[in-house]
Amino acid sequence: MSTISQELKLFLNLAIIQTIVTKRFDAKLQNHGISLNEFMILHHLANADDEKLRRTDVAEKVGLTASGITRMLSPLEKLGYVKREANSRDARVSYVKLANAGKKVYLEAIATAEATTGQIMASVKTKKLDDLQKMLSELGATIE
Amino acid sequence: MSTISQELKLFLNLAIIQTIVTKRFDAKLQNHGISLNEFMILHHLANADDEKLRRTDVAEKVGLTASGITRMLSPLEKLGYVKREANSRDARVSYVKLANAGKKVYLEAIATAEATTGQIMASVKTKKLDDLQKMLSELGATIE
DNA sequence: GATATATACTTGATTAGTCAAGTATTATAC
DNA sequence: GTATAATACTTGACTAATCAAGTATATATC
Repeated sequence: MSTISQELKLFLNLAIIQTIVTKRFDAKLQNHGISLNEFMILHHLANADDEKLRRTDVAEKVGLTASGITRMLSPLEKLGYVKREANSRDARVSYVKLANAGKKVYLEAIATAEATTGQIMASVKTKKLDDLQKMLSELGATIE
Repeated sequence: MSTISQELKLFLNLAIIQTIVTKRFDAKLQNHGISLNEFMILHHLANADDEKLRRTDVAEKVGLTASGITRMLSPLEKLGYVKREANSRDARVSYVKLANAGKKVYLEAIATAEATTGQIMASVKTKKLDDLQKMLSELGATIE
C-alpha cells in the first residue's frame, strides 16, 4: 500500500516520464548531431534579443549550472554553431551568440523535434504517459 | 520569434522544470542519505508484491537501464537497505528485496518528500513552474 | 578611493548514468 | 534433444553533468 500523496506521485511520474522523453528526443536529434539540451540552447539563442545571451542566462534557461554550460558550449563553439562575444560594459561577461551554422542546424532540427513531439503525443493514451495525462489534468484543476 | 508548437514548448519546459525539481528533491533527501532515484526504488519495492522486484522491472519503473540499476543498487545493498534473492524457477533472475533498514529509511524519507512537494507546489505561481501549470492545464484540456 | 563582497566564468576531480560486450540461463524451432 | 535466439544481469570504457576552488572583474560601503 502506498502512503504517498497524489502530488508526490505526480512528481515521481514526471521524473521517469522526463527521463524517457529526453532519451527519445536525444535519439532523434542525434540525426542532426545535437542533444536535446543543445537544441534547447540553440532555441533560446534563436529567440533572444540579437540572438545572444550571457552564459549565466543560458544556464538558468536550461536548468544547468554555469559550469555545465561552459562544458556544453565548448563543442558547439568548435563546430561553429555559436561564437563568443564580449560585453563592452562588463568584462566578466561572455555572450554566447548564435552563428549561421548553428541557426541552420536549429531550423532543420525543429522539424525532427516536432515529429518526435507528435509521436510522443500519439502514444499518450497508452503506457506511462497516460498516467501523466490524468495527473496533469488533476493538477491543472487543483493548483492555484 | 519562436516557430515551435505549443506541445514542443511544453516538453522543453518540462525538461528544465524536471531538472530543477529533481535537484530540489535530491538536496532534501540527502538528509536521509538517498537520492530521488533511490527513493523511487525504495518506493516501488515497498509497494510491490512481497516487497521485491526483478532488477529489470526496477529499471523499467524508474526509466533507467539495467546497467544503471546494477550500479545504483550496489551501494544500497552495502548499506543493507535492499538484499538479493534468487528466483527458484529462473536462475537468471535476481530479485531486489526491500530490507528492514531500507523500509525504515523509506518511511522516514516520505515525510521529507512530501514537504518538498508542498514547497514546490507553493511556488507554482511564480517562476518557471507557472508556465508549466498553464501548459499542463492546456495539455489536459486538449489531449485525448 | 580602499576594502569587502558579489558576480561571471573556467577548471580539476568526482559522480551517476550510458552503451557495448560478455556470461549465464531459459525458451523456441526444427 | 540440439542449435538458435532471447532474456537477465554485470562490467569496462566513456560521457555529461556536478561541486568546490580559483581567477578576473564589478559593485557597495565606509
